Amino acid sequence: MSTNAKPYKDTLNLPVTRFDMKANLTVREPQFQARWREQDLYGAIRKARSGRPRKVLHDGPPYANGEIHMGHLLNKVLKDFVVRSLTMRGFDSPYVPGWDCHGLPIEHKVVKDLGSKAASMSHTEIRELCKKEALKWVDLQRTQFRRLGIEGDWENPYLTLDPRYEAGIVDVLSDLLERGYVFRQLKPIHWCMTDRTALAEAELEYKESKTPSIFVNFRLTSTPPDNLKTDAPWHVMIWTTTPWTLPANVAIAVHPELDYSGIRYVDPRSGQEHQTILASELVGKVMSLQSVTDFKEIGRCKGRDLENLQYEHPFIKRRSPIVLADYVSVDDGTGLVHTAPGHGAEDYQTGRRYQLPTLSPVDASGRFTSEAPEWLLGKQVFAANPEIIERLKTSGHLYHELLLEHSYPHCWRCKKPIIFRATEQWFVGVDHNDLRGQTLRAIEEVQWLPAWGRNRIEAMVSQRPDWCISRQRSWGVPIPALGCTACGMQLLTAETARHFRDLFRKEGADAWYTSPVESLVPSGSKCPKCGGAEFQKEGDILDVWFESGSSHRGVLSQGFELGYPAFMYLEGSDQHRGWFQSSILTAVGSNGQAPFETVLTHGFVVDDKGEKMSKSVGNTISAVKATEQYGADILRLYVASMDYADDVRMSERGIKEMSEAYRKIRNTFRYLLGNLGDYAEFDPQSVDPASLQEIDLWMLGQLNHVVDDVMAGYEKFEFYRVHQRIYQFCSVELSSFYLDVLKDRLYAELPDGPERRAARFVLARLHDVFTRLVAPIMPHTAEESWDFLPAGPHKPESIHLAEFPKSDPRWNEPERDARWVELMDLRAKVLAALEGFRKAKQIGSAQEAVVTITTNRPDRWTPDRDLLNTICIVSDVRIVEDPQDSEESVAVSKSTSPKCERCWNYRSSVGQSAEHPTLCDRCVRVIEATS
RNA sequence: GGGCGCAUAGCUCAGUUGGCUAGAGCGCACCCCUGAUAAGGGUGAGGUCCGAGGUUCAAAUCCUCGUGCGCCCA
Repeated sequence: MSTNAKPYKDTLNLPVTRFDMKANLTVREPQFQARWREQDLYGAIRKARSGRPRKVLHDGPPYANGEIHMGHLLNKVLKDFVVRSLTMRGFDSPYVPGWDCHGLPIEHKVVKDLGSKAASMSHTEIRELCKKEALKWVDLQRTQFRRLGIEGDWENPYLTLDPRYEAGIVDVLSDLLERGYVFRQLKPIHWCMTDRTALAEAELEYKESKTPSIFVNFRLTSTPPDNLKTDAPWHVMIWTTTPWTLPANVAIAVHPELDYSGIRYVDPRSGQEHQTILASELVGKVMSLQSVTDFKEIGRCKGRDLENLQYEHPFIKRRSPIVLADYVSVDDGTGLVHTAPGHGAEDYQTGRRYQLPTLSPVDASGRFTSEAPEWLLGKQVFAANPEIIERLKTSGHLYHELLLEHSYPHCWRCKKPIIFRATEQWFVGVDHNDLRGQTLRAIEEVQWLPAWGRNRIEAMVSQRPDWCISRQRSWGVPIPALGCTACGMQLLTAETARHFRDLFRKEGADAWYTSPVESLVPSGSKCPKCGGAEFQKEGDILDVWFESGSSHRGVLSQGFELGYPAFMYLEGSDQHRGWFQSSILTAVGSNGQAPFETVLTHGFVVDDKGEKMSKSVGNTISAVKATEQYGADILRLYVASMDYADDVRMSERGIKEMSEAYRKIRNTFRYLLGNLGDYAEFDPQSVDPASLQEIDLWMLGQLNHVVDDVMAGYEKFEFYRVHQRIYQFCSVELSSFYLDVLKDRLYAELPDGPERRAARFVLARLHDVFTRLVAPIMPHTAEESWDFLPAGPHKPESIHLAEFPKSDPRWNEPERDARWVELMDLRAKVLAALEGFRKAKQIGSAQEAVVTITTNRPDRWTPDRDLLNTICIVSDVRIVEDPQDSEESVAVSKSTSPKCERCWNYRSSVGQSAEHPTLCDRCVRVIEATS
């Protein structure tokens, strides 16, 4: 307990820095963000990269509704990693965020809030409210995205409700019209007879409802398969819960792989014999409905054997075919499905495949039109059910009837049951001019990451039906079609569409609703069919997928002029069906080329068990709250830590673990800065590289490997590799090895002596390199660290204007690295031996120990004796030769030398100085040089 | 029900073209230090490579069939 112990401590160079250990991200991050805004960092980056090769990540517009959630966070953070890393690689990589502002959810919300008032309001008034609603969410989401540190042109985003963008949409439509892809065709849609309006899927409420359920025999007019040949006529038995759709029957569907039986049975009511065909599995069940006991199977066939057989409609003079469909099941009914393409979605698909007519003899109020048999004319469809059933009974076609309770869609507004009714819709024809084939070829040219994305979208494009692009709603871009008041013909051509494109660009799409029709019609317009010159505005709007799918026009090639095609689209894997597909279809259709070079997809955010997050399950994590609580850099690091190609697991625990990782990285920065004294009075440029010690050179060599690996990770967009490499290097090579070993030199040597200057040279390089490498992932922390670098001509104002480091070939030395692998192996043995000695309570710190290495190759180790001493942080290392030992063995003993009061090493030189009797010779030398 | 994916320590990830006893970091346990201190260091324990078959001298890796989970359809 000498009294001068304290003063010696004061002679050490202990770390000092203003870089806090406590991150305090929730306070600091908004400060950095405010600063970046103030200095217009985004604009500065654009300026700094202008003229460089351009790589544009084109933002897929999120829907402007609700707070951002973890899915948004994942997507936007990944995009930010891409954009920032491209920028730091030297590319000009502008990022213009966008929002999808039109569509049903917003319109639905507005109309719901209005309640009964909605009915009396005009399109324009409702659209105005929708716009307000959308912009409200755009503002909120923008704030939330910016809080995550996403860099981009937030002051000037693209909005699908922007007149310029709307014009872009109509421009794409014009091109498609010009090339003949757009046509009109009947398609069944959900229809409310009471409100006389179309309904979207989201506007349906499913309720239990009682409907008649009937089994009907249709007479075959074709010859049945060979094993069913008999003299008597054959029937096929169908089942339906919507008798009123029978007038529109144009086919009967069977499953190709199912077994069907030809049955001869005696109807107990009439005593008559019948022959009919139904699914083999259902024969018993169906026969028991009428308590038929006298029946016999004549023969069997597969569904596919029945294809194209003709049958006769029970009450209309019409023959129709049997067709194949995969959705046919034996869950109920007869295994033969009455098919009316005008009255059902599946029926419609089947109808398209077989080119069947789409009949829909029902008007807007649900009454049969003159296309139906005369006895049904003017009757409301549900009211007509009993009459149709009676008719079938009388004619002998009806096998059985019962009432069935099942789930049936109802109108969300009037609560009445809805119907499927075919109406004229606008389509983009996928097979016109081989758009499908063209698109598939364009898909080949695109790089899909991960590679299976190609299979996925190829399968979807090769199977998709024609694209119905019209919607009967208010909140969207109107399809600028004019209806001839004389003949009903719709006028919509490339020329008229371009007229409206220009109008929308000037006045916005609202012009369609606000201007009287006379001022809208291009002068000289004539109906191509009847020559009429009087028109009315049609009311349909475009599918929102068409809108967002046109962003390559409104954002890339026009509007923002980012360049076409984009370098990358990056969205969740659900967008193979959604935006990727709508984008490539509209692009190939309008200009023959894919709008993207690379498509990167990520998985979905799931909980810690790998199950999807849902509010009802209660396993969600709020992205907004998590950011408020932990800070953006921690969540960003979390995103970086996982392979996004698969689903991404997120949990509260995971975020906490990531906070630990963050602190490790942060502390590494802090320690580097601490020993650099925040660069006060130290300029790494002034250090002579010849003064570097071996371990310093080795460290710089290791750092080169890190730079190379991290850059490879960024170039392949594999950010988890970036994270793993940086984090593990911080923990292993740096914190637990190099920085630990360096302590003696940093603390005890002369403040500005060559030993310490050499070490600080390496620390400065580490600081500079690491700050740059982590900048795309932790932009706030990187900026905070960057601020400590002294200003100079080569230091940009912000790390985000800087470029990535390059590995420095001066420090590469493969033979040295190989030798170091051996050294580190031996060190591991020493540490294990020390731990044994420590557990035996012989020593505390390693400095108390002397290590004896017994080896049969002293020539190998003797020259590295001092180095081993240093890297093991012991007091002494002795090398002893033993030719018998094939492997090095390590023995540990307690040092017999006294402890230096200043540097805590155990040295025989302690006590040699009369003036400083408690110090080792090195510390005496340092003290004397500084006093 | 169909299409496309994924599955290796508690967590996040490595594991060329099949080839020693399946690795790393974190976490955990125990220990040390108290001059990075709401820090730092050390040692150690953790695996039915989702399951079952198959191919092969040899399978985490290739094939088949399952199971679980996700996305997209129906």
